[in-house]
Amino acid sequence: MTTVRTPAGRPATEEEARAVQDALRERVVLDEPGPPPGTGHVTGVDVAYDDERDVVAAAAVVLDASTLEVVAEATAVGHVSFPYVPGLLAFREIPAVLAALEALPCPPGLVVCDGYGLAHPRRFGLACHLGVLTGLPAIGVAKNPFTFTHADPGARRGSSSPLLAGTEEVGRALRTRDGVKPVFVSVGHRVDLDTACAHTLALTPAYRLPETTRRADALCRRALRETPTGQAPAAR
DNA sequence: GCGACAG
DNA sequence: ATCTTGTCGC
Repeated sequence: MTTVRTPAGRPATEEEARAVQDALRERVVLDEPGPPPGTGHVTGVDVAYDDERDVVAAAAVVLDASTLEVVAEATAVGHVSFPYVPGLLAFREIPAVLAALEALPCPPGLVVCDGYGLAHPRRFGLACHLGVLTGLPAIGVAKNPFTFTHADPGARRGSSSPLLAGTEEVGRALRTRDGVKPVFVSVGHRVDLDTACAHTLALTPAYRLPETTRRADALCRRALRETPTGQAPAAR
């Protein structure tokens, strides 16, 4: 019989992945307020895929939190390590994201993820997972409400309403532009919900989505385009 | 059992 | 996520 080795912490099945989430969930820190908005570094991370070529490209873009100017950026290219399964997104994104973060020449500060943190079936979404693995403060800002419910926030930028899992507030639907669909903010690690929303507003002076995710999205797409077929080491 | 479902 | 042109508007 053959023994297939999987890198440490890399589950091979959905069942294993859920078990990993249940174990790591206990390491999430929720009693810290988090870094004050407008200070230090804020880093956006995102991933782009080409399942046909089995290539995944991640990007990490560090911004100065007060000016939103780009301070540093890094990318990592690898192979798709897990299929997309609702609730298990982190296993598909994290290997490449970790590699990109490690390639940065400076501390990331607060990490802003494109997805959820506590707003997750087992309260352990991408932002929690990344936060626990790196020890960095992290939040999730998603474009869709996933399976959660929410009342429509007021029409003005800054309005919000609870994102609910039954009666439990797992995040917030936050309006970042007047009259535009809200984004869905949730806590990842070492940041409280009010601070997470304040950061999200500080990062959206002009568009619905945070500058961090906009920059990271553009960068990982470019990295994917510029990766020749048959060349994708890193992010193992 | 069936459908929904972050990216 | 990704497949995809033009088009309306500031």
